[in-house]
Amino acid sequence: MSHDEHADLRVRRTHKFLQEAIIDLIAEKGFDTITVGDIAERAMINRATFYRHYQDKYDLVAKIFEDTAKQLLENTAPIKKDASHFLNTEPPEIWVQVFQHVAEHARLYRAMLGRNGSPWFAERIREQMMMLILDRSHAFDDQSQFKRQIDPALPDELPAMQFAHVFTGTIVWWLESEQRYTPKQIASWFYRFAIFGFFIARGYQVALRENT
Amino acid sequence: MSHDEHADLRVRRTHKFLQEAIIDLIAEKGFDTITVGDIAERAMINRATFYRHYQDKYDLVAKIFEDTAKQLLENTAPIKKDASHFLNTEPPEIWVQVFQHVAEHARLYRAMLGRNGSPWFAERIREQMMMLILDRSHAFDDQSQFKRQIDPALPDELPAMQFAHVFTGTIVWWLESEQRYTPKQIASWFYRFAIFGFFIARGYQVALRENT
DNA sequence: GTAACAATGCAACACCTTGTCGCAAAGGCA
DNA sequence: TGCCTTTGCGACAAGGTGTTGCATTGTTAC
Repeated sequence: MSHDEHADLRVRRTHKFLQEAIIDLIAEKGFDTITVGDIAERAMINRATFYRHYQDKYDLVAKIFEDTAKQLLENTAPIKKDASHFLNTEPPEIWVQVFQHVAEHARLYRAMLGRNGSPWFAERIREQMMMLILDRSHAFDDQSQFKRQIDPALPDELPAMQFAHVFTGTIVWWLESEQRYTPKQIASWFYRFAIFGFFIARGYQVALRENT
Repeated sequence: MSHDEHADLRVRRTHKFLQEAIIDLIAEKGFDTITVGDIAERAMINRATFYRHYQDKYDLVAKIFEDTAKQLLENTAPIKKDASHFLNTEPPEIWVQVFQHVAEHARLYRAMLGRNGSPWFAERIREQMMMLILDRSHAFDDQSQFKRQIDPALPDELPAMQFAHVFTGTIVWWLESEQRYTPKQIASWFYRFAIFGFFIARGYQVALRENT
């Protein structure tokens, strides 16, 4: 599946039609009311042919996700080792690229993450996000000059998971809001909420600025 | 359905058995693989009887949620009009009560919000949460003495939605981690992340404390 | 306690979805 | 062009859905 480029033209066509069909249908009727027959009909592919390529509709969606995620990793900038950029008001470039990627695959993400979507899809995204965050936050801790009050009972995963939920939540809201904000705008709003919540949850000390 | 107390004893019993059965089954097999036959069998209720009370399994879960939510609203403390408590390190009492409520219905929430759950259930919870938050944050803005830089393009709903996602995300994590933490502990961790993220997203100015 | 009646059990139904065949036709590849 | 893979087609059993009529049970109200 992942080497579609070298596959038979007919196979590539079948995959493409089935993938487009299910994304359409999820958006229209919701993931769990879709039948394999629906997908085949919409894709104008015989139902038996569907089963020659995918186990079921879950498998189809999983394959779409893998392809898309791979594409994202190939197209985003490498992670900066330097952590000094963490607390800027402007989000690091990688986040803008991530939201750009989401915009390019808006139909997929809107379908799979929305009210009609499937929870394990969001779960997989969050898993990826958690790994990214945990890795980077440790780097930050090491070189940070800020005051931190460590809560030994607090598991590392919790703030990372909360961060990941803000991420998927922001995407859902963005894609379902009729008004269109730019990826950069959304990345900025996302980042402000998530990064400060994250660091404060991890014990970094802050003060609100009072009016003078 | 909502006046179960005054209903026929047999009806109350049927409702109870069906509700317990589906919660068990969601946790075991996942919401979308459950059949009405499964539920009826587990509840030791005839399948036809199921259809005399609920349209389908979605309807059943919706009713459970309504009952539970009503129960929560009846049992939690009224909202304080005073907003001064907002930025304490300790979460307001209402949040502890909310997490206590979640703990009491752990089986339901774990089943419906987890990997096997259904996305519109989480969605409904977030809707309730958003309303609560939007209402209270306006009160805070009015009496706050802190410096705020308003971004006119930022919709009110976004930070509220992000807050709500942290809420459901925290619950999921908590319930899937075998509940090793007390409601008060979780409420505190939740609150630190969500409330600061929220206010910073809304433009309140903040500074990290540097090491001296 | 008993009578009235509301709820349940049971069996059967038509219809739909799933996953899998074998065979024939069509289409890409070299 | 000819080989070989892929697709279309029709059919199949198995299982889920939602509904029905009738007999039986259990509850409530008197």
